[in-house]
Amino acid sequence: MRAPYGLNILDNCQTCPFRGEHLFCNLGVLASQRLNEIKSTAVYPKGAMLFIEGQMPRGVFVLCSGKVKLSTTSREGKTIITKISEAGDVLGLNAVISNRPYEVTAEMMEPGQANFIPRDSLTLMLKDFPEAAMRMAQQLSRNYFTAYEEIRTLGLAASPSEKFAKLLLSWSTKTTQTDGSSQVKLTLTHEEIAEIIGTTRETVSRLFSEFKKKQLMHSKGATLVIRSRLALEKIVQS
Amino acid sequence: MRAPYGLNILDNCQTCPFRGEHLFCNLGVLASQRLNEIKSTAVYPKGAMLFIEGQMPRGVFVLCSGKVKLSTTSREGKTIITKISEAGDVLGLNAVISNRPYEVTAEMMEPGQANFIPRDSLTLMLKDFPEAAMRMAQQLSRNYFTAYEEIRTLGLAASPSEKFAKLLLSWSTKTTQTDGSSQVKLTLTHEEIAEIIGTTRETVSRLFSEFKKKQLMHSKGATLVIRSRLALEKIVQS
DNA sequence: ATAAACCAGTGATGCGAATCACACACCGTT
DNA sequence: AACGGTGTGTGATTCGCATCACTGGTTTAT
Repeated sequence: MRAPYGLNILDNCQTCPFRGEHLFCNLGVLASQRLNEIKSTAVYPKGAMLFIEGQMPRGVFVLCSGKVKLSTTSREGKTIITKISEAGDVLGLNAVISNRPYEVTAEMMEPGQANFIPRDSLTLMLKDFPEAAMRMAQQLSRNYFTAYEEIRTLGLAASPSEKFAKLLLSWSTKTTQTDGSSQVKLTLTHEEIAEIIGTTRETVSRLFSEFKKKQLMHSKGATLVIRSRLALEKIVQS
Repeated sequence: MRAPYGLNILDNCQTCPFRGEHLFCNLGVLASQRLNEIKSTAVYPKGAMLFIEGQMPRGVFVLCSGKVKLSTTSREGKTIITKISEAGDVLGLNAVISNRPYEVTAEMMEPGQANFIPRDSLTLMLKDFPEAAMRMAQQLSRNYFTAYEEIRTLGLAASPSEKFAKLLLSWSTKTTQTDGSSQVKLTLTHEEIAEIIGTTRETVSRLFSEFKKKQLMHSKGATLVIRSRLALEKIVQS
């Protein structure tokens, strides 16, 4: 049995599939060693909250396995999902660096494992290892771009259809077949999709019907087949 | 006559009103010196573009005086303004750090001055001065939070009224009087306000009428008086 | 001084999506 | 098998705001 990703990242960069791309990959020997000393690993059940919006930052989490839902909620209870994080992602970094409350809630969508690095240990480490600081700046700027994409989607994409098409496209990028179609395993409920694209559950339901009728996609069970990226791209205009 | 802010930031931290808060304040002597060597100052007329969305990053701009409009445009020409930058702000940092194209267009809204720091010089400097790198990470994370606020506003605030109220509040924070009211000089057109809150010019016009009728604010010429923050806060729900 | 641009206000109209209100399918429980 | 719980499909209705179409005011240009 293969060790989960996040562990590799910290324990052994040789087999880490994200080599160089992620925060703690390919650091010097000393830095890696230090990282191993300050991290602590834990397993979380489905539904566990790694941290909650508004809490003061305790540290960062490096996700090893499982998926994490990042969301914010308004006073009246409206919720938006800003991102679904996967193995290798670093969670809570912005809050730690600027020492402001976590800006989102991070909830495990399925059981999984994560490495925790306490705030103080991390800041000390960044002082001692400039290379790590630079790496972190790049991670931050990547986070920023993700957020920026979100802004474009919310601000520029007019209709729910457009945002839905955009979402489907973002899913299909990972697994494109030779004929332009692609399969995705759908792990989200309509409700959750609605919270991602900023609309209602009912509208998402109707979008599914509509897109199926237009032959843009079809689904059997949890498996979702996206017919043609091209057709979807025509719908997206932002 | 007083020197404009941004110049102080670089030339003389003693008189800089943003001491410690901004990217290049309170660095060591050597770092400040280096900064002075690699920066170059220029004056820009109204309407000048510091950089344009999609261009590869040439460097960062530190704004000395004047206001800068940051915006993105979709393929069909819909535009959103993501931020109005003022003296002391650092523009283009994210693009430079991650070496991706500028994600926004930066346009001078009024004549002003800015210091330019080329990409290469900056990255070299960050290698040589770890303190500067850390400072920059914090700036990046501040940028991130700004972007995040934007997401909350766009995603959670339902109606244009709500977003408009939120905008007014953000303006009034700067200049609050004893009685809870505050004066702001309005430098934006209705069209531009519409592009900030993601609605149409006409709707903004109507919002002005509505808010005036409800005694939330009134305006004479370019001077805008916000009656009561409290009343506005009741409208805002996110 | 007189266009030519640009900006602001306001009515009439129509569409899209939120809302409300069900019915139904699918799960693991007891 | 009968049961709540949770997710899904779909109609009918309402309402907000984008859109279109003007008018009048204000600034800039030549």
